[in-house]
Parts: sequence; C-alpha cells; structure tokens
Amino acid sequence: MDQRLTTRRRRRMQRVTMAEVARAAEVSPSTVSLYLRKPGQVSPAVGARIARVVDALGYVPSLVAGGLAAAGSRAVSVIVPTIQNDFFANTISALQQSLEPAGLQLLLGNTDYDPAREERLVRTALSWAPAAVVLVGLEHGRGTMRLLLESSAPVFEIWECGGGPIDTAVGFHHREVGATALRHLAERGRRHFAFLGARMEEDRRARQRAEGFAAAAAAAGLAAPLILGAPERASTELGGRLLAEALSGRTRIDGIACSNDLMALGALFECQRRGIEVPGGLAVVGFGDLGFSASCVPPLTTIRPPGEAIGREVGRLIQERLAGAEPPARAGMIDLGFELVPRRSS
Amino acid sequence: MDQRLTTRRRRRMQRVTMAEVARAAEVSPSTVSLYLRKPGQVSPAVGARIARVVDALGYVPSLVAGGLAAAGSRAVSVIVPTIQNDFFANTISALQQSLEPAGLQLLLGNTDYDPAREERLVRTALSWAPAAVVLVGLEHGRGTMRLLLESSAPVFEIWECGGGPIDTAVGFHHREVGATALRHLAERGRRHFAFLGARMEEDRRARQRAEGFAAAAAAAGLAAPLILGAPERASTELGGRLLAEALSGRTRIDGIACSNDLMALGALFECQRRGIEVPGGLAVVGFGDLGFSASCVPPLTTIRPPGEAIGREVGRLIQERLAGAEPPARAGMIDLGFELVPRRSS
DNA sequence: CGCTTCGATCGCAGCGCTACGAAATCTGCT
DNA sequence: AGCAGATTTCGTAGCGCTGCGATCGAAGCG
Repeated sequence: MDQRLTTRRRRRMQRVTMAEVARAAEVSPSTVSLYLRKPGQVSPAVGARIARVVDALGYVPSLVAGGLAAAGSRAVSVIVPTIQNDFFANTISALQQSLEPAGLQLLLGNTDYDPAREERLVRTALSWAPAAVVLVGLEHGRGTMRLLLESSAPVFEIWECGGGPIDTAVGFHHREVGATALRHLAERGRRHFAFLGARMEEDRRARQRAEGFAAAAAAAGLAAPLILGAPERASTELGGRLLAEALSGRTRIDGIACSNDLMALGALFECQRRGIEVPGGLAVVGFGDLGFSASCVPPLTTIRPPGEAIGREVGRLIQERLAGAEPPARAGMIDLGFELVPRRSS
Repeated sequence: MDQRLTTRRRRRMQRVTMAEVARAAEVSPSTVSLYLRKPGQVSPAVGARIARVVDALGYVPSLVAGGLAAAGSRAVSVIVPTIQNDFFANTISALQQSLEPAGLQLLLGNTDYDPAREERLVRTALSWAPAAVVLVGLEHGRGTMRLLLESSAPVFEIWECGGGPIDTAVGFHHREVGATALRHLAERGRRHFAFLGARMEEDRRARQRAEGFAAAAAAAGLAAPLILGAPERASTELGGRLLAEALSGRTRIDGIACSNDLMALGALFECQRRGIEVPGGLAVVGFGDLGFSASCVPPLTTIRPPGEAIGREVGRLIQERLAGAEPPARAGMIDLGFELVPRRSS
C-alpha cells in the first residue's frame, strides 16, 4: 500500500519556525535567515519588520537545524581534566566570555585525568560538529589523536607548551615554572628543597614542574630536591601532610615549592601548627596565585599562570578561524609565559 | 533557467555518514541507526557486522542531524552565575558525572549574576533544543520566564528552595542556613553578631542567608546583627576587610557568620594579624565547607550545602524525564537540606 | 502443510535551516 | 528614457539522521 496515503503525525521540535516568521513578515524564509545571520545585508525596512515578528512570535531559531544545514555548529567543545580547580575554571570562564558575543556556546566535558574518558568525550564532542575543540595538554591517547586528526575542526591544546601540537597550542612551559621556583628559593639563600605535588601520576604538567625544579637544582650544583607526591587532588590537608613528611627526613628542608597554592596554604597552616616561622624557618613558593594567596598569613610567594589569557587568546583564535583564517601551516605554538609573584612567604 | 542544470557542490559536515556505514555493512541505514540507538533490537550477527564497519571507517555519528530528526538534542544546558566558585563547580561536576553514561553533554553558560545575560543565555540554550535546562535560583527576569514557560524542555532550578518553581526545584533553604549559623553562635554563648557577605546585591541566596541570620537573632531576642556586604566577589581579602570594618564599630562583635568559607578564611587571617584569638575572642562560622575548611588554623566551623547531591539528583531526574517520566503535576520542590559542621573556630 | 505470530529489517518522509545562484529591484548616469 | 551595475530578495536542494509503519522471514501450531 502506498505510504503516502497513511496519516503521519510528525514530531515537532518547537513551536515557531522560521517559515512562520517569514509568512507573518511577508518575506521569504531566505530573507529571514539572511537577516538573522547578516542583518546588514537586508534593507532596514524589511529588517525592522522581521525583527518585530520575531519578537511578537517569540521565535527562537534552531541551532540544531542551522548547524546541520551549515555543516558545522556554533558550539565549542572544551574538555578539561576537572573544573573543580581554579586554574581551569578561570580559563573556561575567560573563554566563554570571549566567545559569548559571537554566539558560541561551550560544550563541557571533564576527563578526570582518564585517557579513556578523554577519548569518549572527544568522540561525543566531534559528534556535535563543533566550531573548535579545546583540550588540556599535549599528550593524548592513540584513539583520541586519530579522531582529532581525522576531524576537520580546529583543535586547540592549552595549558602546555612543548612537543608537537595537533593544530595550535596555547600555554606555557611548566618545566620553566619549576626552574623559576627553585632559582627564586636559591636566591633567597635556601639550599635544601622539597617539591610537594598532588596527582603527580596523572597530571603531567605538575610532573613537569617538579622536573624543572629538580633540573634547576642540579644545574645550580645544589642537592637534589625531595619530590613528594600523592594520588589525591590538591588540598590544604594534603599540603600539610606532605610537608610533615618532608620535614620528617634527616635533611633539614629550608625551601619548598608546591604544585598548587592550595597545597602551599596547607603547608603554611602546618608551619603555624608546628611553630615554624615562614619564611624564617621555611620558605614557601606556590603555584596558581589563587584568591587567597595575596592575603593569607604570610602572603604567599607564587607563580601566576596565564589562565585567563589562555582563555581569551583561544577565544580570539577560534573566532579568527571561524572568520576564515587558515590553520597555521606548521602546527602553531603560543607561549603566554607566567609570572613570579614574590611575597612574604619566601 | 532550470537550477537543476547548474552544478552545485554541497558542503559536507564530516567524512563518513551513516549511509556509507550501511552500504559497507550491507544493511539499510535504518538498521544502522537502530543498532546505534538500541543495539538490543538488532540481531547479534548484523550488530557485530555494523560494529566492525563503524570501527573500521571511524564513523562518528552526527548529533546535530540526530537532534534535528529526533526533535530534541542530547545536550543539557546549564546556566550558572559563575563557575569560578567551588559551589557551582562541584554541582556541575556531579551533574556531568551523572549525565555522562547516558551520553548527555553539558552546554555551559555563565550569567555573572546579570539578568539580561541570563535571558540571552536561556535563549541560546533553547536554540539547542536541549533535553533539559538547568539554572540557578528561582528568580528570573520576565523574558527569561516567558522563554522557559513556552519551551517544552524540562526546567530545573537549583540551589534554592522556596517560591514557586517553573518545573522542578532542587536545593535547600538559605534563610534556614543563616538561622542555623546564628543559633549555633548563640549556643556558644555569643551575643553580638555580624554577617559578612559578598555580592549581596546580586546574590539573592547570600542575602537570604543574611536575612535568616538576622531573623533568628530577633527571634531569640538578641540584638540585630551588623550586616556588611560589598559588591565584589568573595575572597579572603574581602573577608579580612569586612571583619576589620565590623570590629571598628562601637559594639564589641563576638560572633560572625560569612556568606562563604573564603570570606571566613580571610576573617581568620585578619584575626591572626590582629592577635585576636579564635574562637576565644571571636567565633567564626562559614558557609560551603570548601577544600581548606577542615585543615585551616583553627579548623573552620561551617555549613555544608548539598552541592554534589544537587548535581546528582538533577542528573537522575533528567534521565528519568528523558525516559518518559511526566513532569510533576504541581511544580516540584526537592529540599536536600544542609549540614552544620562544627569545628574549632566557634 | 498452510496460516498465524513475532522479531528483524527496510523505505520513506521529513526535522528546520542555510548556501548557492538566480531573479527582481533600485541607483546613478548619460 | 535606457542601461549597466549594485543591492536586495527569493527558490531550490539538500545537511545526516530518526520515527513510523510496512515488509520480510523464520518459527510455532493445529
């Protein structure tokens, strides 16, 4: 039997469609579409009429349909290890601020430092035909790399500089951060060091900071620092515990660097509990310049990463690419540097 | 002239389509689609064949096309005031964990406490035909309300209980939080109170906590607390400054509550700088139970909101709704409560 | 051995929008 | 007035997928 004869009620996505707007405004759908995308190319009179109808009908365009027709959606996929972390939260926030005026939305995923989850998330991300994919770090699993390379979406790798990026990397050198911390402590006359890190197994960047710290000690002819880590996420509690561990050794540690200001704050608390004077008895350098770092007791010397700048820069680059800019011929690398903020804890 | 005669190269979204998979697997596209959505309804033999082809071809389904055809996408829009805030970051994180197994992605927006921005974000959010819209608070602009009411998407309002939700609210009572803080301080023998808040103009929930604090004082027949606020976001620096302001008055304040543990931490630092003993000279109660609260000096008495629980619960409800559950007949309200965590600062 | 029953597979008709190029309309100029 | 050129508007053909009902085929049964 001819299917055409049977009744078919089709599901509908939303109340008002562009065609209805067009009818009410007495123009063609094309014109409505054009007006919505490039208002300048429609005559002011017609534009005003369309605007009025859109408002009256409460028309909300479907980005899903638009994305399908235009072969690419107005979403930017961001995949980070965790958002429960001021670093990435700041970057994401800056990125979103930069993207919002262009009508780009963030699709968020978090890997919890798990490569398998990263691959799943990248797959889902690509399913949205995003305007760009943003992910943290330069190290990815085989499958993730394949997906990314085969996709035509611009890929931005952030928070790290170094090896070869897939497309464009925007970040800074973590080894150099570690080295800077050590040189600073050495300048302050310290000689026996420890590095306190969290999640060092999974967080390659924290590891790089520790390595830079150790390498700079070696370069300066100083004793190899004690490197302490733990599988948990950064916290003041962990900072305190690792400091206790560091101080329990035979060597009298007089300078520490932490992979995160939260850890450094925990170290300060531990010093307070033990009556160790900071910086007199122990100099402390953190990483992150978090909300409390300038006003804790004593104010914390720290290294400020360009978190917001990364977000802003990536936002800018995405819009540039969307506007037709070519990807860099050779994979690009943008080093945004970092800043040592000396305060009273060292 | 007949347009059919002119050449047209159409833009394509991605390399491999479902039709190509179908061809290679020698089945119809419908079967591939069915297999991908409900593998159980396809015979094991055919399923295996399709799986093999999908893998070999590196097929990534288009959620954009799928969303259009199915009249609803697999995205959940989350609109929060800011993600640079442990409260919302935790909730979002829990929500995403709960949604991930169902293949639902988060679309993130942040309003920065600006109603106009909220409306814009809700509009964009609805453009995606999301499976659900999640937003913070029960108070929204007229336009936002209209958009939400006209849309057919389930709406979850989180982090607040009280007034009438649009669809379902999942949160707790902030006034009760303030009251609990005051009663706790009163039990500890305090009589002269101050409440230190950030962004009190914009953040209705912080305001409610302050109101509950004041109301409980009145109910207990105690002097009205000093309510201090500032337009900036919560920080240790602000906590310290507002405490200084509170202590500069003629009344000798002996108990404070803060709208955020970060503020409370700042107050602790200020006490340390001024040599005020805590809790001897001043009892401090925070809100949030953040990462450092248990291990600062002294450990901070605080009120723990159900941040993760909210995320998990909303995730569960969304999936229930997606599976066909009806929206609550009368707008629903789920009170997840909160917990006073007494520690040594009070 | 024909007929029902049920599970597996298929074909069709869009979902709502945009890109493309053509058509219509408007300008300014001779 | 007539025409080239610029500007504005329109018509068409999908984008890739899913929901629906139809169809096919194997098993079950009297």
